Amino acid sequence: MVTIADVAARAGVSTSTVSYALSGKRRISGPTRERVMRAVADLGYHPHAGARSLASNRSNVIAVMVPLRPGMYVPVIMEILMAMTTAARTYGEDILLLTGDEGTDGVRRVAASGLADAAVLMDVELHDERIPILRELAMPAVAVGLPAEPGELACIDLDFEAAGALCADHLADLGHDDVALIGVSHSVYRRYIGFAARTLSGFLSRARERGLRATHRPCDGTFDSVVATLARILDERPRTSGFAVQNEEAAGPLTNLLRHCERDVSVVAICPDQVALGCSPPLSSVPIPADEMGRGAIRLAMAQLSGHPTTGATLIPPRLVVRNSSGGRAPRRS
Amino acid sequence: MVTIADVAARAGVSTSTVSYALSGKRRISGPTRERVMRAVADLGYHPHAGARSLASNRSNVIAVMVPLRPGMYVPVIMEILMAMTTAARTYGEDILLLTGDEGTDGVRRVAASGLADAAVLMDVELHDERIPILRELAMPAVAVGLPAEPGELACIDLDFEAAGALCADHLADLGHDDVALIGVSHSVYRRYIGFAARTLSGFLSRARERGLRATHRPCDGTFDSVVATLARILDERPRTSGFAVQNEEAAGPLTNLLRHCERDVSVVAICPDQVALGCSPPLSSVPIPADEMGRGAIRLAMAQLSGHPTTGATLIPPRLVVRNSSGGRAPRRS
DNA sequence: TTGAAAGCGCTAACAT
DNA sequence: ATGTTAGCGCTTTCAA
Repeated sequence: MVTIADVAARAGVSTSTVSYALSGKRRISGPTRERVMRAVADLGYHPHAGARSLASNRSNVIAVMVPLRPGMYVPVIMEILMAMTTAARTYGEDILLLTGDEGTDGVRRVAASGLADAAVLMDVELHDERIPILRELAMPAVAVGLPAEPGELACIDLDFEAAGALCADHLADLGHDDVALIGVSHSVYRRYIGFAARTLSGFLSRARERGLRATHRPCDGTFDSVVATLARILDERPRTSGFAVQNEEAAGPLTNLLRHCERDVSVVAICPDQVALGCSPPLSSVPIPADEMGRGAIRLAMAQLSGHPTTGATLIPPRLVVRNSSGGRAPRRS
Repeated sequence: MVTIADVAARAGVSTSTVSYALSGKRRISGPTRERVMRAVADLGYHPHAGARSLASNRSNVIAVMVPLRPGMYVPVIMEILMAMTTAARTYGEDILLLTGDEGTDGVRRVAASGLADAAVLMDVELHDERIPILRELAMPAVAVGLPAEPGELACIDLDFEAAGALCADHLADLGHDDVALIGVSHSVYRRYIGFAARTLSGFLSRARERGLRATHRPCDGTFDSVVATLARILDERPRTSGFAVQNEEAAGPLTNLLRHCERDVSVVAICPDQVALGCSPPLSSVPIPADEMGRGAIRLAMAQLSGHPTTGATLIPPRLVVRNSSGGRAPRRS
């Protein structure tokens, strides 16, 4: 194994000079720096992670806990996770993966063992059991999603309330008087995951402000469930012509069902671009900014590690992308 | 921070006794062991990961590289990843996540820095550039998926060739004479990912053995693409009545299209249970054993770390689960 | 069955 | 601007 001593010997300097040249924590003269870097490259030196963490009390690892609760749309979780991993590397950090089934012990363990020096929690619930632990450990932490009472805890999420309002506005602008929000499954609403409720609240209040008649139905992802949900909405409110859908599984089937509809119908989805583009016609949508959420979470974590924390909720403003599914006479083929 | 010295002091023993009591590498008398464990619990001791890795040359971390290539079905990747993470914990190991964009350097880096002591590569291609690096680094490694020439490299995957054959057999048993395999997108076949080609080969040769007329079409996941693919098959071979589908995105749309079909049609899918069950009717299928693949990959890695390696390909035998989509007169509602 | 102590490779405080 | 060196907390060899 190549050690810092090998590098020092080859560069004709002391080990501390090598250390400082690499960390930049001390000014090193140009020529010396150069010789060190050459030696590093020639020998293919990589500092030993364990030794570094022991000496510096920093592991350069961020733990990410992914509980993967049922009803979540996995590709988005994965995209956020990958965005975090890539973003972390730009800070010289790596990502350690924790599952939900280790529970709160997982966070405790990586904190106490110095395996990680910050934690990111995904899929946080309104009253998440992991959050009190975080405060108790006093470890830098970031939540992806909003708990009921963020307090000092750094959180990041799409502003789903604004997203719901944006959808209501869009449908109102198109002239629809009766609108409906087709949401996620009942179990997700019940599990006290904030985003579904926030979207609903934003959608309903903006619809009311705009003078629309609005309704709402939860929906499983299955084809049969979409059929039933749609039938029920059209049965109860036959004049419904504007649809917002926040359910990745339901978007495709819903679009296909509405294509056979003779009336002027608009659909706007809150979903990843990939889903909106996979429908036929491509759906107008408020995209889930997975990349931005991942990068943002790491930025918030790094800020805490460098002593300049941003506390409380960071809400990403929603954007509306108009495609072919909305326009007063739609959906239809492009 | 609680150190091993604190534990030793409280238990009234030496630090080495604590170390041995915890690692089990030396026989410790019952009473002593007990006192140590009590002290550990009382103090909430967690060994410092960096110190341990420095002293023992083992990080207890397995690096998993997830390139996330386009066309892959993300939920399966995620399920394998989570299964690995859970399985790793049963060996006292953690999972470090690497993305594809760090390329081969990522593996080199974690190996050289002692950050991880084994690597798992997901989404391996037939001629994967990461594989030569592995041999050169002589680091324990496992591939999920089969490269063209496994050699000594430990690999694990579903036996897709057998899965394809199983589908052909099933359709033949049901009495279909003209069968078609609807596969993944053209780009995936071209990118030299083995599983698609292996399924195809298994399907076609078994179909031939059984005296069936068989055809094959790649397909994107989009609704429009499914429509076009199906139309083309039925145009070229109007008597086609048995369908195998290896494309998670296409299974739902395909099923819906075939429901309107008056003829006796059967569908069997190679896909995760979640997809098969989300269709209407639920599809007969050969499930992707994501959990088994994840657990198996970790088992193979641990075997190498403990000096009892299994080299070469480990192929998981496929199972056929018969549901409502196949039976000579299907698909129809249950 | 247990203890003492020498490192593992690095960082950072203290020197020069 | 650079060098010297004392640990960081643990594992493991050598002794008893």
